Amino acid sequence: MRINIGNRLWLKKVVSGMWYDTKSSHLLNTWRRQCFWLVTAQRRKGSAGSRWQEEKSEDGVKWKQLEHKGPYFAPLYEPLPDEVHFYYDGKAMKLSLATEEIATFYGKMLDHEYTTKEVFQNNFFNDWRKEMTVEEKKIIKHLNKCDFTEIHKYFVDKNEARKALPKEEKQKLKEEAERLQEAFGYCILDGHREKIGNFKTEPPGLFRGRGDHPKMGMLKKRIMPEDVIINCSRDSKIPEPPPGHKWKEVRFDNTVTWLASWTENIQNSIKYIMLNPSSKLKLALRAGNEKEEGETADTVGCCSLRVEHIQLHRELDGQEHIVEFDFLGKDSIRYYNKVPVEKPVFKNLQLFMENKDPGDELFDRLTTSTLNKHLQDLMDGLTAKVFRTYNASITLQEQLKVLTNAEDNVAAKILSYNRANRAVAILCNHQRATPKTFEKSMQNLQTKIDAKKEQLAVAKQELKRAKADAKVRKSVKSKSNVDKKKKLLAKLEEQLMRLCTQATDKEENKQVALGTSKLNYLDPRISIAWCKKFGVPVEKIYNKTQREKFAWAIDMADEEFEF
DNA sequence: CATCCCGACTCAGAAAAGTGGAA
DNA sequence: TTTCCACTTTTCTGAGTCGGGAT
Repeated sequence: MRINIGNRLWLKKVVSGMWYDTKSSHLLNTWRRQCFWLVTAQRRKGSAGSRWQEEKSEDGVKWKQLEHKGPYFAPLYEPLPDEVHFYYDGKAMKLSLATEEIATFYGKMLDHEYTTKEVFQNNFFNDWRKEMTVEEKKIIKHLNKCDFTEIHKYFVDKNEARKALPKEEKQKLKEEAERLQEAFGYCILDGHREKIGNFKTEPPGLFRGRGDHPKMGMLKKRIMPEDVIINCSRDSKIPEPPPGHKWKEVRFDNTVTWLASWTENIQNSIKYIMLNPSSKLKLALRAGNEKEEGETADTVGCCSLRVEHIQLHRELDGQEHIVEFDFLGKDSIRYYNKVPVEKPVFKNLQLFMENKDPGDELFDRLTTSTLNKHLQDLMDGLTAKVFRTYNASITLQEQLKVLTNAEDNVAAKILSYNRANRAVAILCNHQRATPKTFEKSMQNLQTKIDAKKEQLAVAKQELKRAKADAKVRKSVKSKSNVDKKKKLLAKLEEQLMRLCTQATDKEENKQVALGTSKLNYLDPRISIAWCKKFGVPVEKIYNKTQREKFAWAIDMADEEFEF
């Protein structure tokens, strides 16, 4: 589990002094009050300005009509051509179809780091052997005697061949994909045609857990129609299973939003076919009713944090009461931070750590449900997650206020925006690996900057000369020449400035992922209001997908919007 | 009650696919 | 021009949250 509450301490570093005093608790409350969040935002057609309006959703009913074609199934396995061999112990060996298919899963991944990991290898080999014929099982006993290199090469070549295809062929493939999208990628929801987010079943393969996942390499089985539950409305055209097959079940549950589901064999969890986030159903943000404002100052910490994850320093680098966090959060992203805390917090932490082993839970009396229950006592609808969202949005707004300079040009304003966004990403610990091409592209940019500087120097010289010339000759032509040179100089300066801004942005963004917070945490109305206020085109900060998802906000937010 | 387990849904970075600008 | 490649966008599916019901 990830630290939510812990993050609030972190905040102090990003925006000093703004976190959790009475003022911000008031803000939080106000926010919840004013946010009559659009439950099922609906566009009223034909009305002036086409506004988004709230629609009551009684007792969890999500739709009245739902019609679709069911999932599109992954293509069947195509056997390897005869000249591609698998070798065991140096000898070519023809595998049964099922065994071969699984062998290709491994072969395809040969150049991936996964296949060097022991856990991955063992899990794969175990599961593979389960699918082998009796004869195969007798022969294939050790993974290190298996040679998948021809299989690997076959797929690498195939990939390259596909890339090298002539234009017309590629176009054909593209059209085919579009046909699929048309046929299976949409559904009818309450009379509207809506895009489906994932209309294909997940193809079989080897499970790729993140971090040190104990199940990495296990066989992810092929999903069959017999595994799939269909959900649609009773009176709709019920999707046809592929010929010769049956659905596991067809149900008509309008209290859920999924169109189809199946249980995946690795973790035994349920997978869903659901709508694209741009669809109206997904716009539903938490419906928030106001309540008393409360105090949560003492509830610091994440429920499953263990003693070994923190270190207490009475004093460190001239600061008092430092908590050093070091643990892996969601997606095995490391969270490392040194946070100054108030003395009572520090004392309590000491208390919680007394007489415990490193592996013991730090907050052994705390679970997510008791924490959330407690939070709900303080304010209706308040959960740890709400903190995260609230934190992110209020930080963005605050940072935008601090960083934006109305006199700046658009490029500089965007840098300010990105910096504010960055503060949020850091707050939420949205990290990324430094891109592989980072150094190189940084260098490229630097080269460009240097070139531009040179051009600028030349332009300055020329302007000087032109001025001198104009002084002597005083002709109309020489005067217009001066103007021309001036314009050029200004243009170059502008360009240089933009490049430098870009470089700064890039450098600062080296290890920070902005997308997640932008898409999932930040109230888009803040960004849109900012754009309107400072004359920055919305497209500069939101790409197409994002604009689709936030269509409702673009429609309603004005520059006065305050979170 | 508390605790566990599961269903539904959001969030997340990697990888694939697409794009546009420089060589 | 066309090709190439770096960068952007989309897709994919694993990893969380949270509430509710069974134990």
